Amino acid sequence: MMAALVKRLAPHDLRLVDATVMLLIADNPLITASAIGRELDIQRANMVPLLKRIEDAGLIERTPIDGKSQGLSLTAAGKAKMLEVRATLDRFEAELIARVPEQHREHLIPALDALWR
Amino acid sequence: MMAALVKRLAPHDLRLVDATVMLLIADNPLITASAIGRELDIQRANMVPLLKRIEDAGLIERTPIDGKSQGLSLTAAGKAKMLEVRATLDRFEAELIARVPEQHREHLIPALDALWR
DNA sequence: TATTGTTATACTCTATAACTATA
DNA sequence: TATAGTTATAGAGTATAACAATA
Repeated sequence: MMAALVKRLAPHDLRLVDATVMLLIADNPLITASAIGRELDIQRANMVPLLKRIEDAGLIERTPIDGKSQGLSLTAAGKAKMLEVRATLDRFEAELIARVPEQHREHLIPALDALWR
Repeated sequence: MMAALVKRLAPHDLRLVDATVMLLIADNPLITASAIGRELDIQRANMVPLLKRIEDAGLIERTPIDGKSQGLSLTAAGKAKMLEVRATLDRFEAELIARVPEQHREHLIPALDALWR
C-alpha cells in the first residue's frame, strides 16, 4: 500500500517523506526543522538536505523566529501543491476504504486508531 | 508498529527481513533464493549477502536441487529459533489486537485482509 | 546548560549491470 | 533462450559525531 502511495505521489514530484513534511508544515505554521525531526523520527542532521530539496523546488520558505530558530511555511506554490496532494491522498484513501466489505467498513478506522494510540 | 516489532526481534538477533525470509523458508521447504526474492520484492543480487548472514549464523542450509538451483531449508537451530520467533510474533499480534475495543475487534482482520488482496 | 542549524562522514540498504553455468 | 547464483559497484538513505551560535 505504501509502495502504491509512492507511485501516486510521483506525478507531484514528491517523495513520501516530502509530502509528510509538507503536510506537517501546512498544519503547523512556523514549525522548526528540529520539531519536524522529532515528530517524524528524522535526525536533525538529515533534515538539512531534505528541506533543501523542498525549498529548492520553491515549495517552502524560512522565516527567522529568533537568532537560532527559523519557522517553516508553505509558499503559494507549496500551498497549491498541497491542495493537489491532499486530493490525491483523499482519493487513495477512498479507494482503499471501498475495498472493505460494508459490514466491516465502519469499524476499520476506529480499530486502526485504537491499534497504535 | 513495525519499529516496535523490530525491537521485539532484536533479542533473537534477527532483523525483520531475516525473520520474514526464514518464515518463508519454513513454510516453503527447498524454496530457492530467487523465488524468495520474487515473493518479497528483493533483487536476486541482494539475496546473496542476506542469505549469507543467516547461513553464517547456522540457521539455514542449502541443498542442491539441480546443477544451477539450490533449495533452502532451516537447520535444527533455525527451526528452534523460529519456534521462539513465532511465539514472539503471536504475542505481539495478541497485544495489538487487545488494544482494539471489543465491538471493532472481530472486524479488523477481515477488513485488513480486504484492503490489500 | 540545552537547543538549533549545519557540516562531514561512515554505514547500511538497494538498484543495476555483467558474468558464468545450467535448465 | 530463460533462469539461478554470483560479483562488483553506484546511489540513496540513515546514524553519528562534532561545531558555532543562540536561548
